[in-house]
Order: sequence, then C-alpha cells, then structure tokens
Amino acid sequence: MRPGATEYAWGVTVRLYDSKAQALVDLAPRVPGEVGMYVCGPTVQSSPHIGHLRSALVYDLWRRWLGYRGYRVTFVRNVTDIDDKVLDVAVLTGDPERWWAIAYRVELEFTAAYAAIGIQPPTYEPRATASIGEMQQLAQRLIDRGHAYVADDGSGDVYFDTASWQAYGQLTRQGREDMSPAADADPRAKRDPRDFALWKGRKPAEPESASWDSPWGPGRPGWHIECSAMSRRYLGPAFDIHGGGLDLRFPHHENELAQSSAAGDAFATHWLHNGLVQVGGQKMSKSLGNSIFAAEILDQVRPVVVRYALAAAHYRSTIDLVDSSFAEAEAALGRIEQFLARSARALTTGEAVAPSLLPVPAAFAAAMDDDLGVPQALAVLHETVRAANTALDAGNLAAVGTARAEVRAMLGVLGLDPDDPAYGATEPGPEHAALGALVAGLLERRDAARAAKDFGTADAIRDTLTAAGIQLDDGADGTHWSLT
RNA sequence: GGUGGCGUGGCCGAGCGGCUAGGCACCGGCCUGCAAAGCCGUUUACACGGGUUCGAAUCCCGUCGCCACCUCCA
Repeated sequence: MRPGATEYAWGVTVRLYDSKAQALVDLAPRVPGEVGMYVCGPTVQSSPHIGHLRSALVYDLWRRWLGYRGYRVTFVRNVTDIDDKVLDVAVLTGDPERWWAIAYRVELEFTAAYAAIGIQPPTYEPRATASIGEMQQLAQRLIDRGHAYVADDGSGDVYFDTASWQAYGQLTRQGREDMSPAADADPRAKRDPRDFALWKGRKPAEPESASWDSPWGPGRPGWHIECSAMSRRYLGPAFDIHGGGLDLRFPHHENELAQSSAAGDAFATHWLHNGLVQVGGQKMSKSLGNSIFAAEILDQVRPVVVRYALAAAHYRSTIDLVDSSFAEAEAALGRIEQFLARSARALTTGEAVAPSLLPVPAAFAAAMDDDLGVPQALAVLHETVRAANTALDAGNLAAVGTARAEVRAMLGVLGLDPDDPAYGATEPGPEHAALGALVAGLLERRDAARAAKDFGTADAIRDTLTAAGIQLDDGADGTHWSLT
C-alpha cells in the first residue's frame, strides 16, 4: 500500500457526473474499496482515429485516479469483433469468410495506438466472439421473461420487445412515444420499429464463418447485447461504472440498460460519457475526410504530447482540435520537462521511489476528486513547477526535491511522465555517450571563444548545434545541452 | 419535431449575487555578450437584449448560436 493510502481509501469522496442521474454524485462502490468499470471498446472495422484515443484515454485517467485513491479497479473494455460493419468491410476485401482477419488486424492497430499514449491495458479485454454463449443465454432469459420474441418470419431473428419494458428510455429520459419510429430503414419482422435485434439469423449471403448455432438457428449476436453479456460475465450482474462516448448514449447504452434490467440484472450504478473530438469546429467524419487517424498524428507529434493535448480538456467537454492545438500542448509539457531536466541536474541524489508511489499535492487531489478535474489539476502541476523553478534559482534544494517528487507524482497519475518506459524512454546507450563526447568538444571550443569575447565563433558553434537539434542552456553551473 | 448538453479573454477552464480563480500562449521587463531556459509584470472576458437588486458572469424573461443523440459511430 502506498504511503498515505489509508487517508485516501474509502474515507474520501470521489465525485463524478453520473449521466443517468444527470447530476454530480458521490462515487458509491458496491463493495467498499473496489470498483468495477465497463467501457464500450471499439468496433474493429477501421483504423483508430483520435476520437477513439480520447475516449480510451478518459477512462484510463479515471481508472488511474481511482487506483491512486486506493480503490481496486477491475477495468473491462471490450472489442466488438463481430458486427455488421466488420462484415461490410470484409465484403469489400473480396474475402468475406475471413472477416476475422480484418477484425484482428484493426484490433492490433488499436492496441498499438493505445500503448503509444500510455493507456494501460484493461484488466480484461474480451472479444465479443468469445462470449457468444453468454449472449445467447441472455437473449433466452429475456424471451423467458417475456421481454423478447423470436421473429415470426422464419429469419431466426430475436428482438427485444421495447413495449414490454416500461422503463425503456430511462437513461436518456425519452418517452417511447417520442422516439421517431419512422426512421427504421429495415423493419424486418419487428413488432415495433423501436425494437432492436438481440440475435440476427444468418442470411444466405452472409459468410458461414460469421454464424453460430443457437436455439433460434444459425446467426450472430446484435451489437447491444454483446456489451450486456460481456459486462455481466466479467463484472457480474451489478457493477459500479459504465462508460462510453457521448454518441453511444442512445440507442446503444439505452438498449444495454433495457436488456440487462429486463433480464433482472441491476447493471451499472453510474454512467459516464466522454465528450467527442472535433477538427476545426467540425465533426470528424468519413464524408468530410477530416478524420485524424491515430497512426498519422502519432507520426507527427510525440505520443506524450498527444496524450497531454487530449487529457488537458475536461473529459466531458468537446475538444476542438485546431492547427495550434498540439504545439500548445508541446509548449506546456515542454515547460515541465525543462524543469525535470534542470532539477535532475541540481539534485545530486536520485529518487529512490517510483513516481506512481509518491503523494500528490492536496489541491491536485481535490481537483481530480471533483469529477476528474484535469484542467485544474494541471494548473496545480504548473504552479508547482513555477515554485520549484524559483526554489531552484534560489538554491533551495530541499524545496526543489520535494516539488520534484510532487511533479513526478502528478505526472505519474496522469500518465504524462516523459520518462515512463511507455514512451520508449531508455537508458542512455553508447550513441548518447558518443554524441555527448562530440558535443563536449564543441562546447569546450565555444567556451574558449566566449572567454576570448569571440562571440561570432561562439554563436556559430551554437547555431551548428541548434541545426543538429541540440539546444544549449548556459547556466551558472556551466552549459548544458539537450535534444530538442 | 423530441431528449440532453452548452455559450467566460488566442486556448483550456473556475465561478452558484458583492472581495474582478488558476494554467498555457502572447507582449513587456529582469537575467544573459546575445540567445535559450527561468523569474516578474501587463493586456485581452463573461453570446445578445430586457428585467429583479444598493450591487449580476452568477437570479428571471426573451433572442441568437453551437454540440450530441433520435440511423452505424468513441
């Protein structure tokens, strides 16, 4: 247990905006000290974009913060690897039977992108295709309870009977009568357009490899029931937090809630919904062609900076990415990194403990406790850095040491420590030593030139190093260099 | 049309009737041979129009605008 953990666990109040209650509420875990959390993962049909990264990041931050607060978090994020969309993409490749190859390739892309920005792997990451039996059981339970029916057209479809569940619409506070029922393009054998598929009977044109035997004939699960079945399997019939993108509230989350409750499960106590990402004031969409894909941005911007940019805004607000967004994140994070480098040089003793085990300032904790107030928490972080820089200039090394520990603790909790191995930080190797020797030689010549007031030569050397991506810092204790 | 959410200075954001949070950026100053880094300081606000009040970003009314969902979507 980390130092001070006793003062954190269970006595503290983490508040969150519960989008079902539509209010800021105290987190009230079902089992004291433990939190079960389910988040809707991606449908692995096409490459991850920055919106996917933001969503995953939001819940990674929640999970890290709850963990810091002493909760044992069981975090489940699924992979929707069987779905209409996946099959549609497979058809385009000309080999629909191998839909699973696409799903797996895309899943690997997601995993790589998540890892790049320091998103920790979930406790469990179930694929939908591995829980088909649970999905069938849930559908059967709903049929038995009179909340679902087998289509009477011989299709093998099973639908949830929205008319049989008076609470339908409770998550998004819509009356069933208000839901525009005319929009159903493919009513099939639904009794009501608002009903939705729990099980989709296999159509002749669909790949054999995408169908499973069931009491209602061969077919595959509907999208909504996948999450109900997987959350139940890994977290139980009742758990604490269900998260997902704002765009999933309806119908996906509404349907999940309806299915699970109608089946007799208590389901999630709290609901979290993260804001979406826009680009230049516009929604990202395929038709506009303005999507920022993860691989693309990670190629252009340091991953830790991408994380900073996406984490800096409050999780419920829309992030509008503009041209300068990442440059601003780079500047803000650079300031912190500069302090880390400066303070490391000044302090002779290294840190003995990992940053994740250090305590954060109370103001930071208070901000995070209040519905994950990362913007305010970052303000505390920057204030700490400024105070520490002042202490550094004053030569107050004890204060610097304390502040540095706090800064590293805050960065650790936010997953923003640039030295974290997740960002590929490695021990300096022989290349670094060789470079250091070369730079040291140049710096000696520059020092000599400066001593002789030959600033033309001194500046030429600095320009050469700058052009090579090496930044100089003339301090009272000599000149230091770093890679920019 | 329905259901939610929201409009605070270049950006992120606090504020919940009075004491004009905070951070990042910008600009100016200090430091420096000059830079860089650091520190200090200043500027730019409460979508609009009414009203209530001694006093409103904060309360009330109206207007405008934006976003999400209602069809697959993080």
